Amino acid sequence: MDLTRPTFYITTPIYYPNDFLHIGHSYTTVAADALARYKRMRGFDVMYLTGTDEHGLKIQQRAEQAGQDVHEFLDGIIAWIKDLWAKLDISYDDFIRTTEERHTRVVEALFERLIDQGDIYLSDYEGWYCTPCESFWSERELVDGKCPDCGREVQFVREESYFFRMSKYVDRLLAFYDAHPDFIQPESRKNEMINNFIKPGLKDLCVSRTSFDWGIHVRRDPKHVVYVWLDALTNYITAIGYGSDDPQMQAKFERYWPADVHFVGKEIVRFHVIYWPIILMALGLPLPKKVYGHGFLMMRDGKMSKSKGNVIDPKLLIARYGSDAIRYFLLREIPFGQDGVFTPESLVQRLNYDLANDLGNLVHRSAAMMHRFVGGAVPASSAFGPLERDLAALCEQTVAEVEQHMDDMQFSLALGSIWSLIGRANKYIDEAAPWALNKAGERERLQTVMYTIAEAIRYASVLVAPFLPRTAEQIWAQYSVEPEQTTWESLRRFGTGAAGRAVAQRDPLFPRLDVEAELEALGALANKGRAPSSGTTAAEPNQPGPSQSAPVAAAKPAAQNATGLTPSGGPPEVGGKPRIGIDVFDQVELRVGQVELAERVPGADKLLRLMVNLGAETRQIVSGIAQHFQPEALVGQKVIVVTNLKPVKLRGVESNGMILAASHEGTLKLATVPPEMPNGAIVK
RNA sequence: GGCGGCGUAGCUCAGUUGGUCAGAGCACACGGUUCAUACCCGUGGCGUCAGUGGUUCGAAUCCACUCGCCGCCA
Repeated sequence: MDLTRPTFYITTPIYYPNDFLHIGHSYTTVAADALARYKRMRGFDVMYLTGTDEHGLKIQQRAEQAGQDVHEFLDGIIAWIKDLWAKLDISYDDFIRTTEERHTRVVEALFERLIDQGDIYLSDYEGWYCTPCESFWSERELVDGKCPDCGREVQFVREESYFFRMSKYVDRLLAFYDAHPDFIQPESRKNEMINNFIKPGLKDLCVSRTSFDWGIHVRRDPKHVVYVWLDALTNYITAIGYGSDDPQMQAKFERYWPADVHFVGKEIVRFHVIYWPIILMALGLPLPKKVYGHGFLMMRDGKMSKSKGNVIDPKLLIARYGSDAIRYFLLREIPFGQDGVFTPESLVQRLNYDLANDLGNLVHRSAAMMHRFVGGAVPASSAFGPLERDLAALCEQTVAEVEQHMDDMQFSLALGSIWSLIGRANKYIDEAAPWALNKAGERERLQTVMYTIAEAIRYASVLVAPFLPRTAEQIWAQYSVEPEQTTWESLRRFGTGAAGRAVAQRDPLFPRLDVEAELEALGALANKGRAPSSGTTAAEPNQPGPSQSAPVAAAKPAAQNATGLTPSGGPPEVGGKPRIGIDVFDQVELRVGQVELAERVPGADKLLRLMVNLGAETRQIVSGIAQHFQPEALVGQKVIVVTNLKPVKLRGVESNGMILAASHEGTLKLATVPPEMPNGAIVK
């Protein structure tokens, strides 16, 4: 650690490793990573912490199911998680596991201290327990006296428990909110916290259990296991040396605490802005500066679940597209703080438009011109003209914008600013037209233009580095950018980049993807991975009260009607349309076809993609009949196809025709012809 | 049921304290260009800014109510 630099301590939730992580967890961790990398570039001594919350009944049971010792089970998952973070280029400085001695010993000690102080007291926990759900419910939460989740019988349980006297600190907590209006982000969460939990009277928190064994035992009363939050939240201080005997670790704690920001999913905001500050008050420690509750990453067709077949293993995505592409999508597509929806279409579009077309092509076309026009190296510039000054101003302005957005933790906006610059650079090339200068033999002007392009690319590469670390490195290597020209400070003045640097011609940074092929592949990717089916956060799912929702939650099933191609029924009712002459009808070409391939269009619940053999050709047709037919059942079927319809795109898939079907009161049957009719035969 | 929020172009959304605020990106149409990954650049249409009433010289922007949607809690 460098004592001369200001510190920046950032954390993710510690994830619950009862299963493999999914792309929702990756989202939090990638966001924290981008901020950590940015702060490092800005000269901060960054401490970026992530880790795992390894205690609790669920873990115990999962290990038993797997026939493994708990430690063995955990080590396997933790190795998988660390491998995921490595694949995503997560630059964490420490990874804490709550089963580590540096954590358990301190939690034991502070539990004792809090009892001695009177902040923790022994009492009885009473509630209703649903055995299958492993959930506790209060009297009011029950629905008709039954479990509100599953509707089954619940049992009244009374269990001796330790409680944390939260109520004692409420006034101080409210005063803290007042003094630190930015503590809770986004701000809308603050009202929810105050109105729902504090105003009605903050209840004391149950902090121990006797019903399971896998956890940190209370020293003076070992039948009790420290329950969830006191164990999980304190990772933020134990990891950096709180309560350590080692003077070096103590110094580390003094240096980094309080944390600058805790990134958390919105479902655990409450624990981080109410219980955690109060625990810290009880320990006499300063409070973190900010808690940022970000939104969920959702799937279009609902919550990720194996039964729905929409779970995507982040490692498979990374393997297919690269970590930078996934990082870019997550940070650009979803405004931090809001929910976002992951769809194969949006992923492929972001990668094609933003990465391949804009950034990738800028870097690629510029390198080609360096070779064609100026000998493969960045030339020296002479005086800038208006075009150059304009671009230079935007470059410098973009730096300021990105800094502002990063201060606000608005990653999508920061990337938006950077991409405006990239767009402007592409436009500059068109305006300055180096190829025309080359033809006209205007060497000096050509060199200035090529220098300016290289400098703009250097700006883009440095700005993009916190988000797309690999891409930045690749650009620097390709354009031979010296390390001192890749620093944030090197962006203060446009035109300080060195001339004479060799430029290599490389393959494009990002391949242009074939949309259809990718949608198909992404559909196939779903559910293939060993992705989890339940949420994992710093919360354990079996605590009293409503069970925790997963960071990946259900998107509202949007009303998605296929436009343009309705389930190929006839008119809404007989006589519902005006009469036409044979000449009008004759404009419609109908032919016999045979379905060769049928599959669902990923993300669309009504659409099937069909390949239909029409004799002379095989056509792709998208039809809104998925709710009536299993794809397999259609293969081989003879159908009647409208062959002269204009092509349309449905869910991004081109449909080149329409098949006929009859519908009546919710049922739908294909219009067909006997199998002996050859494909391509005219129907009239 | 309580508290809070939202409803702006086909889609996703920006729009500080009311007066070039009717915008951006994607999609769509047309045109240009050729250095480049059929890429890039330009131009264009589209919106009664959910509805109704009110305050005001003037409201997407303030107030009231209605409808619809969402979040947290119960």
